[in-house]
Amino acid sequence: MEIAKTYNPAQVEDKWYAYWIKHKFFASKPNPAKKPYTVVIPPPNITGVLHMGHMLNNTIQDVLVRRKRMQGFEACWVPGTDHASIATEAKVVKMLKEEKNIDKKDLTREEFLRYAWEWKEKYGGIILKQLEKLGASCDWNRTRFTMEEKLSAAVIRVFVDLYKKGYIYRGIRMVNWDPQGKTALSDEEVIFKETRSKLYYVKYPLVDSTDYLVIATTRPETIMGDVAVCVNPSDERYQRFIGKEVIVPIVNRKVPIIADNYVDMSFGTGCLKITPAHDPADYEIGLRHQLPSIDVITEDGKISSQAGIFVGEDRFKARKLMIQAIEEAGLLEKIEEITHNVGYSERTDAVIEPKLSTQWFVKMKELIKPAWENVMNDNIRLHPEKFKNMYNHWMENVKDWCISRQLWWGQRIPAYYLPDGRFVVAETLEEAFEQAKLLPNLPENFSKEDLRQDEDVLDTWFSSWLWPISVFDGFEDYNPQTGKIEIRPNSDLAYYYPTDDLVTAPEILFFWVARMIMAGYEYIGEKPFKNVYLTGIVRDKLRRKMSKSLGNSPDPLDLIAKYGADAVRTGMLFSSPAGNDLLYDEKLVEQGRNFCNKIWNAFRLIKSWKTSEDTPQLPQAVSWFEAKLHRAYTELEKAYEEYRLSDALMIVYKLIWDDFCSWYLEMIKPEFGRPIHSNLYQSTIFFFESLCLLLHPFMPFITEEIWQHLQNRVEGESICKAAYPHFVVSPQEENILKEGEILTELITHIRNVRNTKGISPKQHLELTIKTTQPKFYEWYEPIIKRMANISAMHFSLESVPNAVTFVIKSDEFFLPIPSNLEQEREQLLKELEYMKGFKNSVLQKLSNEKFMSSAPTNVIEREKQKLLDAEAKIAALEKALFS
RNA sequence: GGGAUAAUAGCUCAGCUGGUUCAGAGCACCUGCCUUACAAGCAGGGGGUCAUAGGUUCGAAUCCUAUUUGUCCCA
Repeated sequence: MEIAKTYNPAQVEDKWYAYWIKHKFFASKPNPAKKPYTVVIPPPNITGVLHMGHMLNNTIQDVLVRRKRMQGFEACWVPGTDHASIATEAKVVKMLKEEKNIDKKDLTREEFLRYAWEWKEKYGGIILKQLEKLGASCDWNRTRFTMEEKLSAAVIRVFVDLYKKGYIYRGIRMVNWDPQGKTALSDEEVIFKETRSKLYYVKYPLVDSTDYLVIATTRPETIMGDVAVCVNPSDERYQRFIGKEVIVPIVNRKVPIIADNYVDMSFGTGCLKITPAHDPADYEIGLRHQLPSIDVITEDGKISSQAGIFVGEDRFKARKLMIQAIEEAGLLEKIEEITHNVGYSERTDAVIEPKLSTQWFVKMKELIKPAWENVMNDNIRLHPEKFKNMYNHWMENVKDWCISRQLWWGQRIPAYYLPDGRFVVAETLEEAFEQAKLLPNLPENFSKEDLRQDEDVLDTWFSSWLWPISVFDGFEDYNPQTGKIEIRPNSDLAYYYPTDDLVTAPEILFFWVARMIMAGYEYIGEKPFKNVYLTGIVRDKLRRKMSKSLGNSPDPLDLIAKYGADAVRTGMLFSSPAGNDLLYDEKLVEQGRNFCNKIWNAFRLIKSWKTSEDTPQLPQAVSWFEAKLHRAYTELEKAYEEYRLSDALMIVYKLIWDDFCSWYLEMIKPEFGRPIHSNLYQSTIFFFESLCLLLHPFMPFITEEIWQHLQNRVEGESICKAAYPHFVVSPQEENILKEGEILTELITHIRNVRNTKGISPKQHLELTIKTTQPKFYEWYEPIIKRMANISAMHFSLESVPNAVTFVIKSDEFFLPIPSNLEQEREQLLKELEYMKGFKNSVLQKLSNEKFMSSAPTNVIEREKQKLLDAEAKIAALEKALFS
């Protein structure tokens, strides 16, 4: 068989993915004979296309899932997407305008939703298709969507349930208003950015006086909504004004001067204008002092009719107009440049307008209790652990969750209003009507048609917080009496829940992770997952976040086309320990590709060998590599246990590249055209197969391709389902590994001598060894000869003159190379000096009474051993120098 | 402004509750090699006062305190 010199992933990847799907290797159903291993995907947004963050995140999930599947678990990775209310609605609105010249306001709710669903059908699945290219081993039959019928029913059910339990309430609150998306946002959807602004110092004249107060504000467009001026009660500058009145500029309203501790005396002039309708702090102050509130900004960010002036102007235009008016009135004292934090909408990037509105909220204080406790006590573990602090901090400062959104795309709030404004909450209109009928003072001929459903939809996170339960249809077993889910025996939920690992970004630790935990405990009384692996953010080399606008993000599909999915997967993982940002560089993917090529060529080499029965079997090489393999395996398992996936990959990488290719294969490689002993060949095939198994979770495609060709396989066999190895390191192997260290040190040393003396690796050399344990070297003689190109190995009790000399442990080695004797002696002297110094430092410790009495015995033993080793080496060096 | 977290080689990071020649890995770099598996490669090599200043200890990259700088969360 002719095998290509370089590995070609394109020819391999689609073929094997199709094979995996054809044989349903990733499909899972409850199997009592096996332990489940479950992962639910963080559902990507249907508006999204695959970006580097998804690549990292899904690679990690796939690594975890594939390994567990091979280890004999019933592995189930549930894929799906979320409906992303704001983002999708914005996208559909834009598409309608651009492609069909339709304005949303000209459509009915039903018409709009029809377009939105059409859009979803067309584009909503793209991202999942893309995951296939990456090799993701999801059970695609289980693909779910947060707005599909069953999942929506679950959302509505939960809303009604929480309302009945008293966790959901409707109220007027200051919310984060997105004037572009025309919707309220939760606190988590607001991003604060440092913004350069102007601080305007405006004079507010006192009533019946020529005196005035100066107030510093960044938002003069809200002056029309001012209802008071506030100072700190302990601010001596303003004591005498408290209780008096000032005139609000331009609108000429008389408002009181009040005192409140909230005011920061050092900011601006220490006088604060109070606009309860447009600032959260002002709102609180307004409540404390029973002030009215005047809403001067409309839901689309324009000045409202209540303002009296600049009505209909945009809020930023109004800011300019107001300042102009104030200046003309002679009331502007000065303007300062400042930098402060301004809130922006995560989705539309519009400046957030704090606004009073009627919204639905979830009370959090009670609901979070088990979610808080079970993370703090490690019942649910966060990796890395440092995120526990952040989690704790959030829980301590949790605020009620605003869940209504003024949008159409999403689950519509199941609250039904009577004509007089009273409302009932129920899963269906029929049930709502039944409830409403029981209310007193109903209108005459009250009918279903008199009920009007709330126009708003629910926050998308109010769907996705149910994800680990709803993907298994858990809410079908909800019992309205208890308000809990009663898990049916033999159901998917009974088998797969709680899931095992959740892999996600720290950015959504509160948005999503915390809330899933809350829902899990509220409805099942059990955590939704055991471990949370928090990935880093993918950034570019300059540490900038990957973003479309910067254009610094490569298209993952282009990368896969260029380098292969295996290369991209390992490239992402090489440098991304949990919780650390990944500084993406195409070099990493190149490294992955080079690794593929390395493996591929090892495969070519081995496949080129013929076997025979009368060539050396080289048990030295076989048992050495076996020991190496076993030790690497135990290290690998430890890395997995601790969720150190980058380390895990690096362990396999070094095992294959260094130990297997550079050492083992070179040890056993026959001369060109010569055969290899069939036993040695079989051992080698076994090793290579083990390496493929260990590597498969990281590089599924190339390992499948090679695994299929290492032995004869039949249709339906796959490395995906092959048993993952399990090894232990025996005490003999520990010993072999120690010997191996001496062996490799000797070989490296000889090569180094060649290098520094300019002697070609092709030139044979003779090696003389002065040692008390010739047996050791005799055993490894074939290896030493081959790896260091030694033609003959001698043992001697005498030093060899005119030779390059070096010492390893207590043995002396001589290579008959004419050399500068003085230089040689200097080299050895240096080493001797170093060893003497080292010995001294050890001696100092051992003669220190405090050390001897307080150090643990194993440490003292170690120091004693160090002393013995040093003394042996010093003796050998002295012999080499002075005998 | 409050809190968290970090600072180790040119870059990205390991280094567990102080104790082996413990200062490490990968990449990058330097030198020599187109040696019939692989130049996407082989062999060898040089890089660090572990942010700074104190302290605890027989012993500190590791623990404590302060400072500086960065990042994140919250306001």
